[in-house]
Amino acid sequence: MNLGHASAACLIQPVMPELPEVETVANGVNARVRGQRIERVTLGSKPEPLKSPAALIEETLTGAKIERVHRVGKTIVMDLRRSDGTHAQATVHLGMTGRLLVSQPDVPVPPHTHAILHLGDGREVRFVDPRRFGRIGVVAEDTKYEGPGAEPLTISEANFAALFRGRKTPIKAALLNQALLHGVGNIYADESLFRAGIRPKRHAGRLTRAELLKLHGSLQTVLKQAIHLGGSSVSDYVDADGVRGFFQLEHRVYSRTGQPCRECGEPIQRIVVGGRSTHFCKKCQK
DNA sequence: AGGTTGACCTGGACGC
DNA sequence: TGCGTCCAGGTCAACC
Repeated sequence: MNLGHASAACLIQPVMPELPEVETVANGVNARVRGQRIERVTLGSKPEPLKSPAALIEETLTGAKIERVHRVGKTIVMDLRRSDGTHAQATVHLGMTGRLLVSQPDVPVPPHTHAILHLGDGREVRFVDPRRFGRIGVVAEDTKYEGPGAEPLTISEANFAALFRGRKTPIKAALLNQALLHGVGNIYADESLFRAGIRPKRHAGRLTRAELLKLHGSLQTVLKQAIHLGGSSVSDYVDADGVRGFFQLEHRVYSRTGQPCRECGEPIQRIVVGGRSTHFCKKCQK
């Protein structure tokens, strides 16, 4: 594998950042920029994917010190300390194709770069997003970004089960609903349902207690496994021009339409649930 | 109000 | 070769 000539095409390779990928990115950026001061901010000229007014973003970030970078749901959060001593936060959502790169200034700026944070030591944090589904914003002074829903990695079994009580929507759609759980996307929804043996179209409110507990466990297991393995590739994706793939989860069902189930050999089915492609094994999932 | 659908956006895959 | 079409999906707005 040749890392020395990571091309722009490689950079744009679709990766679908969900919770584990976002956590990996946040940890990697944190390790590299924590403690740095943002000297200035460059935002692109076109209508950029901003969640807050450009002027507010510039004003909030300029001169601020990055105290910590972490993840909330699928959002990367930068804890900032401003020069006047107040606290603020920047939020970066990667959308579908977003990247947050820490680069030396002499590395060519990739296409579709929408924001650059110029750090005190000369390096740059670059927000790159070809498909423009990502968003960058700031959180009002002294309020903490908490995201829309519950944190899937730490939610208790009881609270998890309570999320779906009385819901008529398919369990797959409920898992994707960020107001309930934030951070679960299409891949991990399919993979956790497979591991729990539950069909994606089952009504969320009709799942048995035992099934919900199994789903709780399988979701946390698959997310933690992905984070664990993703962590090992941190050094690859933020380096200068380099963007290699994240850890590729060994998918059991996702994107395996027609291929034999790894458990029973039955061909994996593809259907559409909640407007999203959905993959499952009709023999292993009831 | 819960649930569902489609728009947004662009690169890549695929078919002819 | 090149063009057209479709697909991917997180989130939000609009609608039922």
